[in-house]
Amino acid sequence: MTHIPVKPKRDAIISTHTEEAIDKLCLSDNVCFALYSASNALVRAYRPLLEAYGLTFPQYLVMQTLWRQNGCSQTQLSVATKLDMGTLTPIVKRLEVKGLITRLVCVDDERKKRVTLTSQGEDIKHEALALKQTLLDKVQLDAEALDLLRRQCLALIEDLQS
Amino acid sequence: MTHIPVKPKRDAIISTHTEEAIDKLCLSDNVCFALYSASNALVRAYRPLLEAYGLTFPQYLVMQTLWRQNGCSQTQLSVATKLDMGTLTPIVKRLEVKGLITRLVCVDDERKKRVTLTSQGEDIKHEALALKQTLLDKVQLDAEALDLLRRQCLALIEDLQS
DNA sequence: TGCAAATACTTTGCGCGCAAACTAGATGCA
DNA sequence: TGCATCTAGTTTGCGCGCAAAGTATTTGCA
Repeated sequence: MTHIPVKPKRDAIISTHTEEAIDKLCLSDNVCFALYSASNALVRAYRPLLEAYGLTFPQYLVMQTLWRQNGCSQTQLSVATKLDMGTLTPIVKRLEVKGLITRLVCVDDERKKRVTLTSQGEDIKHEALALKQTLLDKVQLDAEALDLLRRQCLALIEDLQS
Repeated sequence: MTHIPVKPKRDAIISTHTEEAIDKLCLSDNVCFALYSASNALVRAYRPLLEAYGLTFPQYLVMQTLWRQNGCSQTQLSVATKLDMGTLTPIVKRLEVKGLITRLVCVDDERKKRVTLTSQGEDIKHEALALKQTLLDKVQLDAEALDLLRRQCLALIEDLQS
């Protein structure tokens, strides 16, 4: 049951894997892994930048949507951010607690919630949007490569959801 | 406090946003959003396929690493999957509960855990690896485009973590 | 008009992803 | 040898991401 090496000399078991072996071990030859990992890296890189505004990355996506079109319904936010309602509801609630938005029941259809920026939510718009460039400045890829990457991702989303 | 429209006719407030407006509303002109959203779509698309093996996508990444190099330490798994230890520990524990791996304290360094496939974990290797192709078959992008996408993601990860 | 079906949103449960704080064992060097 | 430092892994807390089930309102049509 227990693992017993013949010669228990230092690091005999695990560290026989050399640097190259660890490189080979990495899943970097895998598109899915690369994409998944890049997305994690992106959110991680945004974190310290968004911290100044008390936002998480998904919250930032919702704010970006509202900066484009204030007064959306939650369903519209869900479509725009490609996040489902079960994810969106608590995100929007947290933005309300932070005082960046308000949620009012829509008068003409009481099922709908109209999400509106507060003045505080409006105020951070330009500064917060500038963070996108701050982050992209760290990246070596040029505008064209980034645009290709963007379009490939959108194409992939399209293909995967069918 | 409450929102009162002048003429409360049907859908007067929200549905004035037309189809085009919703399209414009979408954040698809944003690389970061596209990447983030593609990663979510990927995990979503994998879910029903992996369900047959009782695996989640991150669990699948760990299994792929072990199929390449059985007997890794958790730190090596962490490097290979680019997931931090706090994320990895519970994932590996769940794989152990499912009976796909075992975790043994390493004899020559009792801080390390040697993660080893069970025969059941070995058994599903080829079938489970074939899922990658099943998923890629849904995608229109050709091998070359996918490889470019992969390399761009890896480059991005590199840039973002500095 | 009445009532089944659709729509908008909420809640619950579970598994990440990660920072931060913690435990325990190994290492290095004074 | 003694002890500070490092390293491997665990735990906690919080915010997603989403399926599934639930609530309330609106719609469509018999």
